[in-house]
Amino acid sequence: MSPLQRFDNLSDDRRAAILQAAAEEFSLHGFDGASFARIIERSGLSKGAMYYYFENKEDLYRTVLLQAIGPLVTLWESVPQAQTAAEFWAGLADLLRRSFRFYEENPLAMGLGKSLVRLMTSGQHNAPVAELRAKAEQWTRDFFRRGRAVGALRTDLPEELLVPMILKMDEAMDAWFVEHWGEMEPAEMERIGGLLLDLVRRVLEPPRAAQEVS
Amino acid sequence: MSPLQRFDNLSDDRRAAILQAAAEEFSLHGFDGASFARIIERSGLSKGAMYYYFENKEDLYRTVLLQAIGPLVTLWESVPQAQTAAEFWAGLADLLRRSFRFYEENPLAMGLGKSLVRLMTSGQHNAPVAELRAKAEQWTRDFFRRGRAVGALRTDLPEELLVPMILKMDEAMDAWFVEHWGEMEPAEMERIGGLLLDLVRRVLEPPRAAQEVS
Amino acid sequence: MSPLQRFDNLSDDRRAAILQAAAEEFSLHGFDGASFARIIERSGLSKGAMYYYFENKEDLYRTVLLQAIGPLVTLWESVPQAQTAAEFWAGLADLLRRSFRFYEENPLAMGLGKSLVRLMTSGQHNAPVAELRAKAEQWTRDFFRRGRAVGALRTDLPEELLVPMILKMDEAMDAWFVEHWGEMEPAEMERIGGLLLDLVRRVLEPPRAAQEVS
Amino acid sequence: MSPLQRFDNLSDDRRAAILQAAAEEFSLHGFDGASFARIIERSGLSKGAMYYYFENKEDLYRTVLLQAIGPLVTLWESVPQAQTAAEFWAGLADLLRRSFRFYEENPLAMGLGKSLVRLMTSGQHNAPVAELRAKAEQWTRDFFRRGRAVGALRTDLPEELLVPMILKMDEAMDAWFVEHWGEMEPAEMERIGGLLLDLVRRVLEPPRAAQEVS
DNA sequence: GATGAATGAGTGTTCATTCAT
DNA sequence: AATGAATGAACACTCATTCAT
Repeated sequence: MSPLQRFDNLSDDRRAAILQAAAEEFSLHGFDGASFARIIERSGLSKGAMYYYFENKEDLYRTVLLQAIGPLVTLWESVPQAQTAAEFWAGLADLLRRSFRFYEENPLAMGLGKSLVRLMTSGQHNAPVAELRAKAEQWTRDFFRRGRAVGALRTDLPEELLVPMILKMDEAMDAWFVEHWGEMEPAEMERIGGLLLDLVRRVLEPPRAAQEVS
Repeated sequence: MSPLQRFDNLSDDRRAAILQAAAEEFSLHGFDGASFARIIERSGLSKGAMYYYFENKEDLYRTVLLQAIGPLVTLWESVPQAQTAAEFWAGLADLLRRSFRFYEENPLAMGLGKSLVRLMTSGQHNAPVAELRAKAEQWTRDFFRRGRAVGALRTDLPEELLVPMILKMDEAMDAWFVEHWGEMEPAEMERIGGLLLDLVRRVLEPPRAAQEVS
Repeated sequence: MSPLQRFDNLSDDRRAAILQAAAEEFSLHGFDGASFARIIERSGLSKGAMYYYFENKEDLYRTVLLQAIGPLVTLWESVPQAQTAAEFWAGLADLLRRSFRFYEENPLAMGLGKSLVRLMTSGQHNAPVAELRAKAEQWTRDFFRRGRAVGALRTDLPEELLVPMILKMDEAMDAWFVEHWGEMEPAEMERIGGLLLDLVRRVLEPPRAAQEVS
Repeated sequence: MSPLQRFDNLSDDRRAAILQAAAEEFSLHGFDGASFARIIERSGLSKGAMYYYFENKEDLYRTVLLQAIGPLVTLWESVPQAQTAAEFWAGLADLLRRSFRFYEENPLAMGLGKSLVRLMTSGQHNAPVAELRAKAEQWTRDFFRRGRAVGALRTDLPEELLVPMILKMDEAMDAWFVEHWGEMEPAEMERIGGLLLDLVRRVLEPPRAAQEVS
């Protein structure tokens, strides 16, 4: 039986404890900085047990990440195929709104997501997320292809530049939301959410508008 | 004599070796992940010698960072006070163009800059760049105040959200430039540089344009 | 499981080896001067193993100290409450006699005890024996209060002067005993023991006698 | 020219700076714990210079110690030869009184003295004070021989036991004086000084008195 | 299924001392 | 007479991982 299958057989309590401890540690220190020993201790498992359920630190990271990010991936994959630019933007707006809500309800997911972005952009060889990265890139490529097909996305800047930029912008937004969502009224949140979507749109849209403006 | 003064008295060869080794290590692994021992080894110095020139890992980081980023800081500080929105954007365009060029000519600086941003946004206490961060924030606040005074910047989104977003966008741009500048013709570079400035402008400008468009 | 519990589960051989090595090192060099690495090496454990059983150097010190001194503490705490000065001195005599015997049978304890006194009187902040010191001081204060209550102890010199002095005298006695107990006959030991108790008594008793003499 | 001779040729300023820095460091941390580098730094000399004036850390310690303790040694050596027990005790009283005063006026000397006692009683091989110890022991032996010759000192306890005990008692007294001399009136100081001398006397005198008392 | 004892290379940092200049 | 650059072993401590039971 593979470690991952074993993990599925764990009792809910234990699985939750592991997830919680790992998510906190990875969020706070990133993959490299996280201490496996500390996670093990906080999970309440024995060292041997942990290595029974996970091949190594990287395997734990991957598992926890998938567990936490999984619903989000599903979310993104559920975006309907747009037939017009308007539909595309409406879909994206919906997606972003639901993403924000997901982060609100799953605070651990956000820290993990940030740790992943940090890891992906760190340029290290042997980064322990190769296949995850591949999957993410594949999805993004598809998403962009669709957007371009319906004329929603600009084509004058390379995709390899725009995608990281959107991710980074998303990171900044998320970080800000995490910091401030406690102190804001729903209406204000809604307003800012709308503006942020608009920001993304300004970056990704063909540059007609900007030229008119300048 | 202070360690920093000692560093200035080093032979060019050695100083370059240290800078090179440190910049590579910090770029690749960030401050926390970097191994001082590895830097020492790669520099060709003995352990004791390194600690003769630098008080500790943090001191080395600060020194190397300032050495590499210093000219850039000067660049930013040299931006003239804008009296109109047009002047403001022209100044920023000039600034970005010269920043790109600086990174082109000082490849080590970019990795270090990224490590700094990572460190600043990591939320760690006692991050070893307190005063640098303070300076940067002060400069940014002043820059924004100016922009707002001449009506160039939007006021419907909080500064604490916009500033990190711009920094992150900048990070993405820089990373892309590092990856691709070898393979592009100057004209193409110039074109993309212009578009990127436009991107920043779209994000920071008052949202008139977007409303018309949507 | 806490490190201390782990230590209890060790095989007798290993526990003895650790105790022996640590006691020797701490006796010879004091807490600060002792080399944890040297203790580890002499114990025959790996570095990791030692840190599995003890949190750090200080924890090892505390553990070894308590292990070695513990019975002695019990001894002191078992002294019956005196109702008269005569009873007080008889109790103290008994205590000292049994202490000497304990040291005879536990040679390692003495060196450790001395290292503790050195540490306590070194005036360092954060000395790694805070709670032990607190306990010792509490006991001593109680002991003196009792002695004074039954009129056995002088009141013309402050307790903060007399207590360290007694401890230092005790140190000198112990050191001498360690050096010479091999070469002396029991009767002679007994005689000297009696004289030493008398010395303590002379220092602590109200000074009537001395005034008559001088 | 020997290092010691060189030291004598130093300017008063520098000699004082070295003495001050070294005395503070050795007082605070003892010989082993003291950092030669820290002393050098605080003295304002270069590393090379320090090693020009002193062979090594031990040599510095010996020199500083002699410099600071020297007057005290002279003091002890100036005690007149007693012809009767009464003269002996009077001399000792005078000696102690003047010693206290010396410590009052030379605060650095006390810390150094304590560091020496710590070192002497630490039982380390190769302790860097062999000849100083020899000298001290010689003087003490002579002093005791004299005391015994005039019938002032007890003979029922071995000298090797009594001498360390007196030294330790002295240590306790000194430590207490250091701590409290600021907050006491001269008359009270005098009273306690007298009692302390009496304490020493009770320990060293033939045990007639005690027997009468008990 | 699960434990926890054990490993040893690795971390950043301090040390007393040497020696070419 | 004096400098300060250089050394490398030693310091306490953490790490991810293995494996006999």
